[in-house]
Amino acid sequence: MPTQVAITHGEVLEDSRGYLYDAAMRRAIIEMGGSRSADVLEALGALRLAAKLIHDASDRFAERHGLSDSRARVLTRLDRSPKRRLPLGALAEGLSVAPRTMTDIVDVLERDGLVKRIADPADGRSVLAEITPAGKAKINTIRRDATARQAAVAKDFTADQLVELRHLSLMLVQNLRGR
Amino acid sequence: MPTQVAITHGEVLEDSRGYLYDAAMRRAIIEMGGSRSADVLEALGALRLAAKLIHDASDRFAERHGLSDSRARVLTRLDRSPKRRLPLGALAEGLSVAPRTMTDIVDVLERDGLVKRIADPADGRSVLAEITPAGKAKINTIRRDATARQAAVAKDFTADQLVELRHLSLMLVQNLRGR
DNA sequence: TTGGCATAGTGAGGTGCCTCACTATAGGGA
DNA sequence: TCCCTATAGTGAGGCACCTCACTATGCCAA
Repeated sequence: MPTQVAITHGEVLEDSRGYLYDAAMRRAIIEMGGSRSADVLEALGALRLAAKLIHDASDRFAERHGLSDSRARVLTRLDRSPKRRLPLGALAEGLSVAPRTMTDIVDVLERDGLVKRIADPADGRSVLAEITPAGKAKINTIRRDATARQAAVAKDFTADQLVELRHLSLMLVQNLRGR
Repeated sequence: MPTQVAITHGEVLEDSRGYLYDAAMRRAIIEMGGSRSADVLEALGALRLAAKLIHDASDRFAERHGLSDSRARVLTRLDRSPKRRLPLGALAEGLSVAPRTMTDIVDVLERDGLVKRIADPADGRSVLAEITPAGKAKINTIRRDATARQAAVAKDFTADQLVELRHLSLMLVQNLRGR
């Protein structure tokens, strides 16, 4: 799942007011009349690029421990859950992926001995993923380091900027989920 | 490539200062001492969620025209390029994906008759993807609508908010690319 | 009680994404 | 000229992601 790729393109520059922009992206966005559309596309493009780089970095980190970003997230959720086990459907919802995808992720985790599938005594349709001792050991080994790395990515952000980034992102989430 | 999934979870709420936050995400992030780390994780989580929903929506839209988000982006770049053709490597860099991935994407586009691989007369190693008339027709049919849809996602954003979102995203990009 | 619908998970099949290994061509020295 | 290294693309293999179809179970209403 790693990515190292090293895309050299996409120079990030500063405009006259001190705001960053991506030169290649701006060039790529045809100047459509109002430029309002262009501003939106630039912002969304920047957000998507940031998300991809975050994902790549997270995957590369997890891969050094024999995990992937998704598998690490599943283990984290299981380890934090009271009974150390959750139905696949709940895990899928928590990671915002389709149920079928969680089947694939748990397949790999189970093959690697990090989780075990068990029947749900309360619902015959449901399958619970239960974290194994090996899974617990693995996730505890990397958790602290993983958190520190994530936090370091935003080391030059003020508290207000973090709030603003979250707020603007969730405005988009609302627009995309609503309606 | 579509996604309709309809994740119902992840309620987006407003805090006392009017800033949005995701209740489930906040609950999921263990209160680590300083809470600075928690704030970062919340912001990054929100950004990644927004990016995923944007991608899903884009894919679902493209799928209605027999494309995917990635394939539409490749066609757009080819159609905008002066000679209507670009080497696979340049396309990969433009989309921030590994070269191998572009081979896969062009395979599908070529199978569908939307691009054609041609030898690069100037470099025997290079392979150019050239958009076909069918590819041009396809991308021109959806371009205007696609732009409008993307723009609508941020319809309640002020111009300043768009700039701020771009700026904060690119700060992350710099941190992730630098070093 | 039983039929009918909703829900949980998986098999089949396909794209997007990656790494690693390999081929082939380019290009700069010695 | 001849290597030696760098670059461009692809084959092989593998995970993450999806839709669609199907099974099995749960559940409600008649």
